[in-house]
Amino acid sequence: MADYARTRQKQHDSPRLQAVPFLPAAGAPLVELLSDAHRRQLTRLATVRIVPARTVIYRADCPAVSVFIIGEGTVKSIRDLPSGRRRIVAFLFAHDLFGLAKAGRYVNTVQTITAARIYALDLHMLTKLFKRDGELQFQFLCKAVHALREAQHHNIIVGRRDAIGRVAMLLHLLLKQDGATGRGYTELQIPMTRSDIANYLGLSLEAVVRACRRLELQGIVAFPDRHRATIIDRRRFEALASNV
Amino acid sequence: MADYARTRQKQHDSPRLQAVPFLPAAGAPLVELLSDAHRRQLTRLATVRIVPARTVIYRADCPAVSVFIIGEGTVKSIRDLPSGRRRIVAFLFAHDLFGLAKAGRYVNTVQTITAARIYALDLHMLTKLFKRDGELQFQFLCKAVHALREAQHHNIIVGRRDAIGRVAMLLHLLLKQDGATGRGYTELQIPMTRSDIANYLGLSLEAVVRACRRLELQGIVAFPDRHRATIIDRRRFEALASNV
DNA sequence: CGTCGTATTGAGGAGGCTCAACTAAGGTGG
DNA sequence: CCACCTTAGTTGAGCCTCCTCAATACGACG
Repeated sequence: MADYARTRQKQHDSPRLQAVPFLPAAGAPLVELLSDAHRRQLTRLATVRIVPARTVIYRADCPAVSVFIIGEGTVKSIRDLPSGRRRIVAFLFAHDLFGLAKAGRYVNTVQTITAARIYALDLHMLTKLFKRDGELQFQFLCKAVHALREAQHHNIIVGRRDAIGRVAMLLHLLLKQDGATGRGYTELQIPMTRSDIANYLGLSLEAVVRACRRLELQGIVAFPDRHRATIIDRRRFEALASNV
Repeated sequence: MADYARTRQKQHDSPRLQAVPFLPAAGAPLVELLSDAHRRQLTRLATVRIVPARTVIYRADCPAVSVFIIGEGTVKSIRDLPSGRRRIVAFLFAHDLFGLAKAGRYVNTVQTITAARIYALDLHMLTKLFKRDGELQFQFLCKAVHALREAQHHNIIVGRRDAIGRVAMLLHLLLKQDGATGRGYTELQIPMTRSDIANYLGLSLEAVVRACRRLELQGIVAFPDRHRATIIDRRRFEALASNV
């Protein structure tokens, strides 16, 4: 019992990376990529930042000095467009990786949605470590490929024409993130605003609101407040979220 | 001169990987990631496949045994949806990488658009090599991250509401791939069908056709035949393709 | 208790999708 | 070499959904 608690504590205090790896893992689809030794190693070269909601971690086009791993919290990766509009390229959660630069500069702007604990890893030290430790680098490669698959899935979502289906798919995403099932119903947190959701799904704010409304009227999902949802009819919800 | 020809020949016969790396490279944004030594090494464990157009390289959910690098040609990565529709997740060109598996299985179906020369790298041998050669693995990490950025850019494209802008962005993509400028006009090849373009852009086939028509009527782009385009008014074209 | 950012609801209009008919091109067999 | 067939592309008409604009409600915070 004491051992268990200590392990939890350790995990809490050092970076983790989760992904579905290349090769099949026994049972669980999503696994922890980093070994205890790797976590200790990364902890040594990491700076921990505890930041409130709405904090900008970095801006697009700024010189990249660190790569980041989320310990806790939700952040958004934003691309500002020449027209003044902005698109949310990805929502990122605990054990996700971000800050992978292009030609020495960040490509997106990243901002926290909730309060967050973020590990900043010095880019130069990390790449040096990669050259020495192929095993560690391989885990980052797995995570990058995982992120690529997520981006492709995002493409599928945005490719849908119906607003209600897109919103359902976003809720499905959040469900995978933290789904708490109790008494047959499944409850989930919606950390981001409706406006964020619209920017992520390629919809207008109003379209998102109306889609939520319809989900509620049809008895599929309930929204007790703006940042929570309850899946009422799981079967119809899955049908909406998976059938494209 | 002879030396130059020999180098060309060697490059022609061994796999290459192109991307914008993390760190800034002098001048060129897109660089060759693999050294001569790495190319020789990969050639040793590669099987070269010369395949005609419309060849399926692998199907989704099949056990993954190889990772692939395109030597020459264009291929498409397809996701089949439960509804029977299909979305093209990515177009891939020479020096691109594909076949990165998820839990031991391929996630998309990949099919050639043109005749192609493809290098198949045994997955197990490659991962073993990665553990030994951190430098080589780092180049694959760069390429994976590059692919992630491309996928995010695809998201931006699909997020646009107007058909004409989306088509312009696709042409811009093809332009980067092989743009031949002569006499002020820029000509480019369109290897894929209109239907492929529609599936990639999240439009209907008809919408793509009409967008091409309007580009032509407005004097921005000419389509001498279905697989070629000429940029007539570069300024307005860029405005369409970049301004979202 | 006012104020600002976020959310909600309504009315009107534009753009893309669907359906349908038709044309063009490429490939095959006689 | 040509007729035929199949696939890809083109064009038109009508419907449907989502976007835009505008007005209002909510909720957190000072």
